Amino acid sequence: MNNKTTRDHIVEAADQLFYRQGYEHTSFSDIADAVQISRGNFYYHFKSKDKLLDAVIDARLANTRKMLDQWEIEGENPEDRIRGFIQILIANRTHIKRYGCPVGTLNTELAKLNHAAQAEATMLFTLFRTWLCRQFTLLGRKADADALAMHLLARSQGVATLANAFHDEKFIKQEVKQMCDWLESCTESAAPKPHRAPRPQVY
Amino acid sequence: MNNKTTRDHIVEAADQLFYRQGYEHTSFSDIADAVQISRGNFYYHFKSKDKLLDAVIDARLANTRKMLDQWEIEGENPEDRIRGFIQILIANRTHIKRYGCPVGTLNTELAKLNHAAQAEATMLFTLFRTWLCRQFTLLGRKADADALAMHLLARSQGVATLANAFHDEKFIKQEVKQMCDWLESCTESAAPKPHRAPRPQVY
DNA sequence: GACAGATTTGGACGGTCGTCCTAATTTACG
DNA sequence: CGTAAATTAGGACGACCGTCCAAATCTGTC
Repeated sequence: MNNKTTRDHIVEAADQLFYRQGYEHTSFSDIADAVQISRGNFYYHFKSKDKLLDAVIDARLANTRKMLDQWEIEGENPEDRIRGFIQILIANRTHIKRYGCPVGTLNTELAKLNHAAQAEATMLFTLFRTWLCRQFTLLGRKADADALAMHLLARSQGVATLANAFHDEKFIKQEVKQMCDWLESCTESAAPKPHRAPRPQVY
Repeated sequence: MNNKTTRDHIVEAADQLFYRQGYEHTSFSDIADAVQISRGNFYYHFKSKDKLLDAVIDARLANTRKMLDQWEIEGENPEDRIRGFIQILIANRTHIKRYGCPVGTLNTELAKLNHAAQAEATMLFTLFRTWLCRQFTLLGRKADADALAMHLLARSQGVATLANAFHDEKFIKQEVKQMCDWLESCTESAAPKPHRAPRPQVY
C-alpha cells in the first residue's frame, strides 16, 4: 500500500506530535502544519480531537500487536524474546532520552487529564504485559509469570523516566545489562537466586 | 507561624493542582477558585505562570530537603533509612494510584513542554539521588553507590507509573517487598548468600 | 463534458487562556 | 485620625484553542 490516505497522514503526524509534545500541548494547527493541510479539513476525518486521539491509540495498538506477533513467530526461545523486549530501551534510547517512553508518558498524561481514553491507553501496557506473561510461562514460571511481567514493565518504565529526566543514555545501558542478568536468573534451575544487587563494579 | 500569606496559599493550592491535573492543564481560574481570591491578584505575587511554577518547585525542594535531613538525624542506620524511602510508596499509595509520583510526572510533563523549569524539577530527583547515594556509601557500597541510588529511584518510578496506569495498589506492595529484599542483598557480605528465595509463589 | 459525491479550503464562532491595568480596599504607621 | 503603601478586585486585552460551516475543488462515472 503505497498511497496513504490523508487520514493516515493525520494519524501519523498526530502520533509523533503527541509523543514529542504531549496530547494537550499539541494543537490542530501543529498537526495541520506537519501534514500540510488546512485546519478545517480535520473535521471531515475526525469529528473531535478525542476521536483523533482514539485513532492514534488504535494505530499504536495495531502496530504493537503486529510487532509482538512478529517476535513470537520468529523462532527464538522465550528468553531471547524477553531479552529482545528489554533491548527496545537500547534501540530507542535517543528518543527515550528526549521524550520518555511513548506508552508510559501517554498514560501519565491521560491520567492527569482524567481523559476518557485512559482505558484504551492502558491497553497498550496490557499488550506487553500479557505477551511477557506468556513468555515467562513458557520459561516455566507459570505461577508468577504475571508478576514477573509487571516487574519487568516497571523496571523499563523507571529507566525511561529517569533517562528522560537526567538526559542520560548511559544509565539506560547500565540498567539494561542488569535486567538481562535478572532475566537469566529467572531461567536458572530449581533454586533461582533472588534479584540481587550486583557487587561493586565500574560501570 | 500560623498566619500564612496569600502567596503561601497560592503556592500550596498550585502545588496540589499541578500534581493532580498537571501544570498545563491547571489554569489561574482553577487556582483562584481553590484559594478564593480574584484572578487578577496573581500578578501582584507572581509576574507570570512560569514564576509560579518556579515557586512551587522551590517549595517542593525545600520540603524535600527538610524531610531528608530529618530522616538523617533520626538515629537509624542507613539500611533502615533506605527502607524508609522505599516505604514512601506504601504511605502515598492512594495518591500514587490516582496521580502517579509527583516528582516523576512533573519531570515528564516539563520535558514534553520543553519548559525552562526542567532543570529545577530534575533537582528534585537529584535530591533523592544524592541522599540515597550517601546512604549506600554508608552501607559500604561506596564504589557503586550512585548506580544503586539510580537503580532504586528507577524502580520506584516504574512502580508509580504502572500503579497509576493500572490503578493497582496491590502491585505497589508486591514490588515494595521485592525492593526491600533487594536492599537486604545489598548489605550482605561479599560471600554468596546463605538463604534463597523459594520457587514460584503467589504474590 | 456534465453531473454527483468525496474531499479540501479558509474563515467565523464562542470560549478560555495568560496577561495586564486601574480603581477600590485594607493595612501599617506618623 | 490621616495618609501612604501594600494588597486585592474585577474587568479588558489579544491570542489561541477546538469546533463548525459554506463554498471551492477534485475525482470518478455515464
